[in-house]
Amino acid sequence: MAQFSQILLPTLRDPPADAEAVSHKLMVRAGLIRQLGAGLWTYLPAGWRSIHKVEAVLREEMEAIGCQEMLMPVLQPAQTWEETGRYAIDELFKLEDRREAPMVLALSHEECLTYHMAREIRSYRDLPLMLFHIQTKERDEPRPRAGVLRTREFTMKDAYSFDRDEEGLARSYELQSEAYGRIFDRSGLRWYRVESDVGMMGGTGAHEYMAPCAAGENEVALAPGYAANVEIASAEPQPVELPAPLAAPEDVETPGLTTIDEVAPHLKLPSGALIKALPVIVEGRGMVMVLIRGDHRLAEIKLGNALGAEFRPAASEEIEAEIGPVGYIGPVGAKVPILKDAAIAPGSYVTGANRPVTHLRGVEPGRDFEFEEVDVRTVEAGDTAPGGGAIEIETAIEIGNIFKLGTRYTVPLGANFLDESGTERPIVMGSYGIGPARIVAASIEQRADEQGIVWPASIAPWRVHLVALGREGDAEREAADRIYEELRAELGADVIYDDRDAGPGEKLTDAELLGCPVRLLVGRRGLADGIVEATTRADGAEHRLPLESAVEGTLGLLDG
RNA sequence: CGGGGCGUGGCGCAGCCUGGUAGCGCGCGGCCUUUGGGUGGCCGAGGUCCCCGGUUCGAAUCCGGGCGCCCCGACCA
Repeated sequence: MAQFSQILLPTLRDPPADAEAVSHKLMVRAGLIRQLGAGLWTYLPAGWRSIHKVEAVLREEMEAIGCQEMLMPVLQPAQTWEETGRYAIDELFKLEDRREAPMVLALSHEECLTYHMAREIRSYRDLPLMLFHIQTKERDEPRPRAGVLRTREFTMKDAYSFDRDEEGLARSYELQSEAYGRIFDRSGLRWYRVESDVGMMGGTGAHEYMAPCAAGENEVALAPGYAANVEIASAEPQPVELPAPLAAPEDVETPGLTTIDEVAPHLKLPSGALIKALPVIVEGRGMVMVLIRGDHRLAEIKLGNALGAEFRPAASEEIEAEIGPVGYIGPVGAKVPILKDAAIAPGSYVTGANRPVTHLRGVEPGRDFEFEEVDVRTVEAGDTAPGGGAIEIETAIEIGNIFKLGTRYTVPLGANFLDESGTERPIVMGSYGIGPARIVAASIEQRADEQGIVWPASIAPWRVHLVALGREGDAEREAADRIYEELRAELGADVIYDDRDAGPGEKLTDAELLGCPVRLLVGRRGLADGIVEATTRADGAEHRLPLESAVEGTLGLLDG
């Protein structure tokens, strides 16, 4: 039953004052969700219907590639998490049961499933295998935000593949990747698959699926044939005009000028003609000086990957002790290893002199200091991508990701199999996640207009929104009652019927807010002509459907 | 974790500075009106003013502590 007068569908004229993101405002206004606490949201019936629609797509596409559904607990013993080293993660909720045994709330299910596979898989004959479930995840996020976009509890479709070797993993990964493309296409999203960092999941390779929209928390670098998270993107920099070379570095007095933005204008040079020196303390290695072109920003994840170790910015006292006065440091004469970003082309630059109030001009990498070259800067719009195209940067929501985990979990948890020769080997694993709530939110972010949500038919809470003008007992209501019954016979629960004794403005405004793909309007005017008026939400096109074939006409609009 | 903001009927807000009867709009209930874009009128219900403590004859208002929520940054499988 979906008669507006009978169901819980609390639409609001105004969004909550603290909502910023479009999807946050509209999901609350349209009566899809309500908040319980920071990062904790209740799905009301309409919102839950959309989530279910997404889940149906996920199930179909997973099953289509031979990935089997199962279910694992959220509450888990801490043991396996200690064994994989993930017990230390701050986002992991930790608790004790009544016997004071350490427990966790799962933020992902690698540990649990690998634990089982360690016991169930014995032979190469048991492989490959792909499994998934749709289950609640708990993550103590430092900062939940934007409604349903970043929450502390959410459901996730997480799939896992188990293979005997890297080639097998590559096949499973490709199957999942293709399924992901179909899932996001069916969900009506504009999306990109981008190269990404492996992050806390660990492993040997990863991609993220990104839906561009204003509320996104990620930035993706895009060019024809190229797509990467800016955290790890690489590109050719835009050239910078450098001053004429000098025979040797010369001192320049720069009293009180310690930043690129202060020094560059003073010397009438572009900031790219300066070199920024960033001293960092590398775990187990001590201080290293990273050099970045003055107009560039450090990409911390790229640096971490280049170093292969944890690092932190050096403190002022450490810099003063090992190199020179803060604000005036540079590579020339510095007694620490130097990593030079590849975007610093050969030429003549300005750097700090490692002496008070002094910079050096005419510094040439190689001639005036030794270095190791790395790629650790953040790419910028206009840079040249590997394929030759110009980079554009877009903000995006991460709607899914796929990881080549390799043996990251199977080795610590002892998930092995015997190959044909009787040799015991670790299973090679992949994991593949999608957040249904983010698909819903991203769809709203990308498609909504001034009036409200614009659902694709695949994930709309209802595909048809039938509006009867007039009130109980009126002719239009009786006609609409009949159409509603016929539609239910065809579409089942996929039609909502606004049978309220409310004014036309209220009903039509709510229909636009809720954004179902097809709106049928039964009013006195249309009835006089023997028609109902159908409007498709996405393009606003109106169709006059003869009363006697209104249902057939509606089905036609849904197919088209 | 750093910075900023906010907590007053269901929602959005005013009142606080300068202490004394808690107010407005929307929504909600009843009656009437209206039914092709949130109609109009009359009547009415509904509030521990986030919590604890202090000052005071008296605290939504002043002081102290705490909690919660939002935004920016850091962080983010």
